[in-house]
Amino acid sequence: MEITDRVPECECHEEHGDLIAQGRAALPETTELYDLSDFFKVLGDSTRLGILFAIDGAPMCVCDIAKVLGMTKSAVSHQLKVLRQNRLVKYSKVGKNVFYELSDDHVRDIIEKARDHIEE
Amino acid sequence: MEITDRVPECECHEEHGDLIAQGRAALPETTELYDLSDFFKVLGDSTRLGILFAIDGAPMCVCDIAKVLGMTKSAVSHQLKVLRQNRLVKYSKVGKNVFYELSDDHVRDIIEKARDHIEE
DNA sequence: ACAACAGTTGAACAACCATTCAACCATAAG
DNA sequence: CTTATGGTTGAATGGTTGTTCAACTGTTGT
Repeated sequence: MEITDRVPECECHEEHGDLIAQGRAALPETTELYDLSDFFKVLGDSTRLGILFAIDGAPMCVCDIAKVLGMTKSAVSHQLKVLRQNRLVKYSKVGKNVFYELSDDHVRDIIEKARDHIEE
Repeated sequence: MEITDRVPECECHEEHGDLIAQGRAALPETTELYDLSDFFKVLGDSTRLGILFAIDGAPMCVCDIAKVLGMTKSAVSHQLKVLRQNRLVKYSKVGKNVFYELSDDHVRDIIEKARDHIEE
């Protein structure tokens, strides 16, 4: 289903047909829009961002991440699952430990750019 | 209050003191972490992203945005308020209409970078 | 002054989400 | 085999959030 199929239509009368056509053309496909918002949604949580900052530089096991953030292993593990499912982190098992690291530099760039933006 | 003051401590025994210190050093200040996650939270909604794409290129009134997205004026206005409060859009009144536009190009860059990332 | 319309707002409701808790699996050591 | 530890998971819970609905403000035109 396309976004523009959703009910109900706006009831305004003034017509800016060309503007509306232009706006519609600028919209990405519905699935891409959802993928994009899902991606930002993952970054929109301080715990998950904290994890990404913590493991930036060196891989870390769940327990150490929990210590760094002052949270329980469980809470961290739940958020790591979200990061895993969205391919923002990758992991490797070493004995009883599981070490997590950033899956690529792309994410680092985006966070850094956003950080610049925040500081105005 | 700092994030690392939160209860409870992780109960693990293995010690990676240097790694933990390094991870802690990589963490931004708590307030910056929250500002950053708030920023991403704003982008983490398909309606708000849709609005940003729609008004990219040319300013648009609320009614036209609603038509483009197939939503009510009310729903759009609520989300425009969020975008306003986070300074992602600015507006100007012209008669009965209120035209919204992107407040700066920074946001456009971040969204574009994320879009590249999504497409792998 | 009045009616019509663009836009905003607050309350209400439902859907979603992060943390906690307890139970569980896997590996390592005694 | 048994125990201890690192990590995962599912259900429950409390908080957050997006949309709807109705009422409201402000501007335009008659």
